[in-house]
Amino acid sequence: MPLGYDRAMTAELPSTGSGRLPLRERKKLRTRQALIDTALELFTTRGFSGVTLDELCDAVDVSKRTFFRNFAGKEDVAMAPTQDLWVAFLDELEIHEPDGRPLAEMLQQVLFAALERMTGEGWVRRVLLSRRLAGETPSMDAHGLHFCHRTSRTALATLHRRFHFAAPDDLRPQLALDLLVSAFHCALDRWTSRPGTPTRSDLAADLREAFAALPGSLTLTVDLRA
Amino acid sequence: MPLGYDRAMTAELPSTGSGRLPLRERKKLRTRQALIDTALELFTTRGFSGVTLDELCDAVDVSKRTFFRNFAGKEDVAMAPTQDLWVAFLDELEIHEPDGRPLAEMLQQVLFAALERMTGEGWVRRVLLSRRLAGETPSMDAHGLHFCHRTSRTALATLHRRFHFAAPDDLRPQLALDLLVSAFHCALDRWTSRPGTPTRSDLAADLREAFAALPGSLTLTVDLRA
DNA sequence: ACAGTTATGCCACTGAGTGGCATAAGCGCG
DNA sequence: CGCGCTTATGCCACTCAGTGGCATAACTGT
Repeated sequence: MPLGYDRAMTAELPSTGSGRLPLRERKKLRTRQALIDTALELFTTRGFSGVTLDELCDAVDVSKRTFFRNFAGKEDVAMAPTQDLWVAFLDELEIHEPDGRPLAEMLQQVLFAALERMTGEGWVRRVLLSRRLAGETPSMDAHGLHFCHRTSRTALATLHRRFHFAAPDDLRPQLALDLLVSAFHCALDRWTSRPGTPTRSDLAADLREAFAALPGSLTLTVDLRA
Repeated sequence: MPLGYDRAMTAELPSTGSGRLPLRERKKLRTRQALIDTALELFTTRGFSGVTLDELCDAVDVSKRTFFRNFAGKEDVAMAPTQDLWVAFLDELEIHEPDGRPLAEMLQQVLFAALERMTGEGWVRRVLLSRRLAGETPSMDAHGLHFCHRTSRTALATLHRRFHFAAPDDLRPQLALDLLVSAFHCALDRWTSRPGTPTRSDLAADLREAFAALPGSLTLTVDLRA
């Protein structure tokens, strides 16, 4: 039973009746959460490359071997908050009922629904720390980009499984997903650089704004500077 | 003077009168090119992780230290062909004259112009090898994604420097660039999985098709499967 | 030919990530 | 309650990517 658990979010776990899960699972989730929070804290104060995995594992009182059973790599632990959102997105996509509106709008709705699910008040803070770190850590940014890319591929498979498309090799569904991801990143960047401590509804507002800007991005015209 | 240069592309360098460059520069470019081609060959036959940098450097008869003066990392050397295209894209963007058509179309034109510049007949083969490797090597894919992302940021700065926008924080230029990149990747994926040995004009065709699909990606509607 | 610049080679080192195996913690069952 | 069964964890040794310092060799201009 590792130390450092005290501060390290016993608070977040009971989010939705975790009393159901067996003790072993709960412990696993606790270590995972402790690693995420300690990592975000250490990386934020001393920089991503200023903290070794050994130090992180020491701080959480866990062996490096255990770390790698929970995360794929050093970047992974710091990107976990955003990844949680996309996992929820995939989940929502499975159960969402279409209403005749364009696919792009449906995907936006699904993303909003996923955002609604991120209930813990700790999530907003974690995403903020995570994104600010990613802004100054190329390898983290690359890792996040790749994760989004893989997620959109998975989502594409879900779309093809659940919905009907005229042509199986139509590029438009894939492009619609990429557009969603692009707008999401634009919104996230803007949200992250807001002064003070932005809230979840701020993020929703930035998202709406980015989605609204999408159609214009194909028609916008420009002139040379005078 | 490293060995392995014989097969290793004295052919590509004189592409545009490299007689102008000083000897030292030519040698540097030769080593660089030799590293790229040998890397693509070794990675293709034995897999990305099946080849150590030491082996690669041995094959090209170069010290590991020299490798890292030419490339930022192991993934970098294998993604060089695609990166060359984007460097040309940025260059074309600097000199392109707008003609009143939408920004998105202009960017597509600029990308086509960059593609025209990839003259060496070796380029097509290299991109093909590189992309097929990226398809089965997550870390390469992540690296490529990140490079495109950074490039689009640079391009955004160029746009703001050269052209006039109503609002300085307008999201649409950024989104237009992301759309371009998404369509490019769609086209590249399709081109890469063509049977046989696809040509440069095949790639141009796939690009046109992907660009044409962009507008529809926002309006496409879907139904549940019967 | 000489002096200045710059790429290269060599060497030692840190730190990420992996595999194997013993141990202990949670779990189900009699 | 105590017993095996499953599974997470810890420990150890190892490979390999990537870095820094410093001496040397290779080009450059005069």
